[in-house]
Amino acid sequence: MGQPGLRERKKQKTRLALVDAALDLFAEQGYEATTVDQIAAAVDVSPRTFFRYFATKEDVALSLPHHGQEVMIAELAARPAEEPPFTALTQAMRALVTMLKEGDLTDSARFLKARELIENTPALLGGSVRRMMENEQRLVAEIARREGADRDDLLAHFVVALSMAVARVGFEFCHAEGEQAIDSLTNRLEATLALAERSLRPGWDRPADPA
Amino acid sequence: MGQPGLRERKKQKTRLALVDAALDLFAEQGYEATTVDQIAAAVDVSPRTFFRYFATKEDVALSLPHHGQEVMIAELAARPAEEPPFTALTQAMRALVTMLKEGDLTDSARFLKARELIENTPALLGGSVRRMMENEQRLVAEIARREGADRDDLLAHFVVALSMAVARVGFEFCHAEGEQAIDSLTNRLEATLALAERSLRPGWDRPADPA
DNA sequence: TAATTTATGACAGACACTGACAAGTGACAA
DNA sequence: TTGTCACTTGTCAGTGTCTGTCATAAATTA
Repeated sequence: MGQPGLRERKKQKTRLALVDAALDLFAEQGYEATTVDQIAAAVDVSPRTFFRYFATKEDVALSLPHHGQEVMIAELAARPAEEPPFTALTQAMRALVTMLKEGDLTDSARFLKARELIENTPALLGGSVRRMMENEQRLVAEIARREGADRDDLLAHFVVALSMAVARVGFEFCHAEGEQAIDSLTNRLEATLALAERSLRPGWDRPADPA
Repeated sequence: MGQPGLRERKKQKTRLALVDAALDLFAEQGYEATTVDQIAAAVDVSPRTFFRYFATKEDVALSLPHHGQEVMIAELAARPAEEPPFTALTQAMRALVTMLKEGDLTDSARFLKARELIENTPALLGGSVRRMMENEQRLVAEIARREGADRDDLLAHFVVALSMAVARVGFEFCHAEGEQAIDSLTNRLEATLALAERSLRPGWDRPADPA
């Protein structure tokens, strides 16, 4: 339970170094303009090794937000079963920003840096949303399970798709630096959640009562 | 105002031939497994020429749905100004399927073929969604203009994001052949729209009355 | 028919990504 | 400590996407 071993530590170090170098280079010269050769050179590693850590150049840019989504899925699974679907999903979103707030400041800075980059790079935005949609399938499955519904239940699809829409708008980049950036993100997310709450009928995320 | 000229006609013909050949090959061997060399060879054209018609291999697969989105944007601009935003957006969606229903049967068949392909190919799904998001910016701008709001108005973003969520669920591929496919698509879209209507509070897509 | 656009093909090259093999490095037991 | 084993890395060769460039052929216009 102590150290993960030298080999493992080295790997984590290289991985993080690659992410940092990539994010820096992307910010400097843009995503498309930087080659993986450059990233590898910055970390003093062969290009081949880069692809042993990340399947694609896109992956290194999306790695942090992708981790965020994993957190959200785990969080959803931990929500109490009686909680309505939409509530459970929004609570999972909140858990993500809470984690950012409580975690290391450099970690959250990296996360926000990646988010800004993604938003300003069409190619990355596409990849990012594609991953969201892959996760969407998992979320739908989880919601359907919780509600005892079918995997292709229209309501489950709708609830999740709507939640993802909220997440997309709520996590859009806010121009602010340092700690304020996270507060700014929190504010925007809460404002969006409030807007959603105000727009939706109570109980909309559960099957209509045929009374 | 008569013929568009021989040169232009030839170009349209080549373009359509490329789309058809590509869609066929993709369906046969999968998207990634087919090379642009193969597509070019099938139309008896140099690979370089392929890239004069389509910027990327992805583009040839996305070309039809992309055209559909252009139609939707044009349709939105034509909606009456007093119509609430969400209504205008959903009407624009309906206009798209109406166009498919009334148009040439081979055209709609091609469209549905492309949609099925995209849904079953993660890489294409990513590209497809990226384009949707680019269009989303245009839709937000149009909605904001109609409502006399700011381009970064939260409500405008929310309305459009939510509409796109509905569109995504509503346009998901339905397994049916020939004319039934379009009816099946219509049914699913209408069911999703009804679900949305049922879930949202009346007047949600306009600023709250501070009464 | 001659002059001017415009589409195309042929070629070379950059870059993302992959498979295969050899060499270096940490893990672990004798 | 040493030797073996597993794992990580670098090198090299190759495929496929996509781009710039230039010469040729075809269509348009005069």
